[in-house]
Amino acid sequence: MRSQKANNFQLVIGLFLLGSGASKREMEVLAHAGLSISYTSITGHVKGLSKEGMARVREIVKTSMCQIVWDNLNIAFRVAAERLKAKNHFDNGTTGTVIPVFDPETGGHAAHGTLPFVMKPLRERTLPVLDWTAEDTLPSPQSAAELSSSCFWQLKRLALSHIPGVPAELKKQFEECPVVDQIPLHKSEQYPVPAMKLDESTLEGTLEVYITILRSMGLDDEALEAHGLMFDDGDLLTDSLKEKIESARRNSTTPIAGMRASVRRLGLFHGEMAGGRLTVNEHWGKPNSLWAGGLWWEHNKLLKRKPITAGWSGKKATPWKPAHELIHISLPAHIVDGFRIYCGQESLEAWAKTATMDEFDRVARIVSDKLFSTAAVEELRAKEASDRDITLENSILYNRDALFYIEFIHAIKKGDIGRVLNVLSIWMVMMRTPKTMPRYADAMFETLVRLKHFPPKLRQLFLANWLVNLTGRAYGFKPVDLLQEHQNSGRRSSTRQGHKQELGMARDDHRVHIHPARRDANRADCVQDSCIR
DNA sequence: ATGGCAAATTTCCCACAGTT
DNA sequence: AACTGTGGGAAATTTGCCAT
Repeated sequence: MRSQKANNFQLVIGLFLLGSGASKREMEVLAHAGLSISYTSITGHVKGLSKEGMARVREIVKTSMCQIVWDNLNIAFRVAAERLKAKNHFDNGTTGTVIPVFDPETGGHAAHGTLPFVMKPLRERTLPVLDWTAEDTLPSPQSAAELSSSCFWQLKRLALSHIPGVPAELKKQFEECPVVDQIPLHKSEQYPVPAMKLDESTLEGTLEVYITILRSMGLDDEALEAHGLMFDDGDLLTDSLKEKIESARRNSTTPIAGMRASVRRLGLFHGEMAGGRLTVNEHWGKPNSLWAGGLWWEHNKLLKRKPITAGWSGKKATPWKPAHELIHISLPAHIVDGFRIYCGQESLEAWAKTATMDEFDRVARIVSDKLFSTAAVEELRAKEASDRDITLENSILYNRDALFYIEFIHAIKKGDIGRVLNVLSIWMVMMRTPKTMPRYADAMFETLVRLKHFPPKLRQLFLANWLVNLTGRAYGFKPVDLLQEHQNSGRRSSTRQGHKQELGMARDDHRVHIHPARRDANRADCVQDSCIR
């Protein structure tokens, strides 16, 4: 009844089992029941798929332009009873992804050789030379105007979706955010490269990773030169390591070893995290301070969340995820309250039920001017010291800054890279603050200045491929470096004992890690056994 | 009915952490 | 102290399909 050949269904189940960390014996039981193919076949298929994927990459890179991204992957292996040869340890490796470059002009892949090496100026000095003028140190008037109008739109968007009683009709009338530089909707392809047991966190490691990825793409020096420039995203550390290699090997004549093809690009997910930390740290406030910060640390307590340490003086970096959520919860509340104050009626809900779009716009403008603008703060600060309301000033500054963050996140999802740039250019100034931020300020400044001097085609492709869209749906864009992080979390969760081989990592010992879910399942097995007996 | 072939499955081993 | 279970991989065996 069961067929060894017509086993598509069983194959899918088998791949699912492997992906969700089922144990070998579980897979075998299901294989015997006819629900899955055997364990050996599953691993065989995975290898086959991986081979197929790499073969496809090698094909594509011959005709299309590709970009690469890689990220460090650490998996913790825990041992309950440590022995001489069995310790708790981390396995450090690096995973990477190849992505064909999207060309907005054609709507398809950018052709191989579109960006010849000559488009990237030769490195002539040890230190990077940036051709900048005073006007590069501030956002341009146009950029500032665009940012203001986007932020005003965000304010209205949040108000519409959070104020109780807003009629559905009014929500429908609300138009999309003004477009600055939208990446056309498209579906990005991605091809993972085999995991490397290499640590990318050193100069040597970065170079090794780079060379390994290019080799697995089937590129040698000649082929790379024919391919032309290649974007590679990374965090600040990776970026600075690549920059150092470019400097140290500036006289190298071989494209791969001299990193001639590399066009460094600061990963926007890392920019997002820096921006979130910037906002929360700056407005966190101090417990028992005379003046509360705009983002009261008490908000976190109010929400009954796990206490976090934030603020510039913290020993550890502010955890990004809770910070991100906190802004998304707290800012809409500030906005709703702003409308409550300025709607001119006793009940905000009653006002909202009858408000027209014009009326809504009118109040939004007042809220924005009074509670979300630098001008409002300056007006308050001009008062006599005794009349000043520092708490209100702090709240307004928080409102303004948090809106930048919301705008950044929204622009990324939308795929409007022009709006992303506008936030970057204001953050470039704002991040000139304590701790690790000045390095982000520098990186953003460098990126913006480099972009300005790129040849038009290089600039266009750089921007249009800074974000990817795996689903091809509206609001489905995400930063390239986030894609890589997501890949890693997938690998981490499907990692089991012995599975290090699949990550391409050396198998130095057996039996080191049990997936938490597995442990529970095993326990459940035991209970069942004793019941049968 | 048979052989050839490839795919799928089964069997076996490793060797020690983990459990009772 | 006795016993169990672990994933990968090689080798052996079985199964399924096709052509003759």
